[in-house]
Amino acid sequence: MKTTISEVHKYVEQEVKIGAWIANKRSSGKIAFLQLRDGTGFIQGVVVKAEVSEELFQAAKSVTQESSVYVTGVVQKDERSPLGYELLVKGLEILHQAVDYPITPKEHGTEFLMDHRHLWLRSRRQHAVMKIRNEIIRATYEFFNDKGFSKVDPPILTGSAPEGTTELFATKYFDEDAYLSQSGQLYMEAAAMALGKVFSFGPTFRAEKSKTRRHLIEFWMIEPEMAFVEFEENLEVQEQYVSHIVQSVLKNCQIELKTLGRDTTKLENIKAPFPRISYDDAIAFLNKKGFDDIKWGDDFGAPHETAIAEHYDKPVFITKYPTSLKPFYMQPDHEREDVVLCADLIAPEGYGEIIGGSERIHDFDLLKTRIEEHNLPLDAYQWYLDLRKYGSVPHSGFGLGLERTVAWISGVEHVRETIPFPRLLNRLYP
RNA sequence: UCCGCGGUAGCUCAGUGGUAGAGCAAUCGGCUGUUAACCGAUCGGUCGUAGGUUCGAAUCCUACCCGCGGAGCCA
Repeated sequence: MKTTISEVHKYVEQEVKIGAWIANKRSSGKIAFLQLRDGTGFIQGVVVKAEVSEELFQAAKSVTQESSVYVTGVVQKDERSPLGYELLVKGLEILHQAVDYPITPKEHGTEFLMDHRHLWLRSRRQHAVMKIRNEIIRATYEFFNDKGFSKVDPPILTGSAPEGTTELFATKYFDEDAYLSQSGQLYMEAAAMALGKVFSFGPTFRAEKSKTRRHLIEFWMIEPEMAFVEFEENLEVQEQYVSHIVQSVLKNCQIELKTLGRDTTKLENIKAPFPRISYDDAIAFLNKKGFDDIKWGDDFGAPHETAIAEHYDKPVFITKYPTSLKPFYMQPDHEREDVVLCADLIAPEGYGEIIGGSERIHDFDLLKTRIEEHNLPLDAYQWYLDLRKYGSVPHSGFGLGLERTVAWISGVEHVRETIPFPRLLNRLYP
């Protein structure tokens, strides 16, 4: 019976055939252990010299790391295995013998691993992170589909820049200038006026010279946008959504979390509701904690964010930032003009901001004024202003950065391990 | 862009002016339960690049390139 490693539990004491690669190998004179991987998981194959032909035992001893094989064997329960099962090998067909695989089961530096990213992905740890990324994406579609959202795909090539051009990648669109999208939000607002509740999932590009463990040049965002949804309701969707993806990973990625050594007790209580702290209170909190380098009107730096997040054991919303710190489209607070109805969601354990969201301005005159105040070209925003001319409604949305979320839930240090082929400052290969 | 650290064998590193080193990997041999297996042997070098100081430079000086960590900005 041909099967996969993830399915072997169905075939205990039966003979199965699996297409696999040799992740590692240990052998002695009379027994050999093959660490097999097939993409669905890892299992150990045991080759006992006394029970197989001389040819098979020699093949098992000489097969090299990352060679591809068809292996047949009997599935056996074994408590020594992390998976709970082992394969007692009866046959081994070497499809391709690998020569000098560069990533050995030893320590390697970041540069070497990044240069071999196409091979590094095969490692147990990277495999686990990619499976968790996949689970978060799956749970995202599940959550929004269940809540009546439609997936809508905004363009990646855009004309005039939504929020200034310095951090945008410029390209040519035949004879015109074009830019790679750094957010689909404005288009999603248009889509929300057509479909009510929508979400997007796609790549975004920022030409920032950022070089920290939380930054990628190309990263993936989930951007929901909801008509007739106001500020506080927006936060409720966010906390339910984040709770759902954390609980889904806990439920469906036990082996992966164990492989990564993730402390899952820190994830188990990630359930809505999440705490909220206003920008005003956050500044006061920081000043009381001894930060004298920040005052009302300043944006938070990484150490400030971390200090606030450390005060809670769940993600925390920082709400109602000063208007001057935020983009032109955010709705001012109804009681006071100097703050907007926005919130950033800060992940625990120092992983930083994973969501930025707000209620959007729905008044035509105010939005037009804001575009002018920000010295943005009115003609480029004509279509966006149209949304406030024909049945304008209160609406809100947010953007979740996938890689930061994967890093937090997986417990990996750097976002470069959370995307298959990271684009970083000075890295466009492989 | 700024601050700090680094670049020596395929990999991870030691080597502060006098013959280029270790562990791992690879190759050969040994070993019946290994988990980065272990034991023995063999193989392995443009010391980031260019220039300079010196009888002599991996080591000291200058410039440049590349990487890592952090900051700013952001998701």
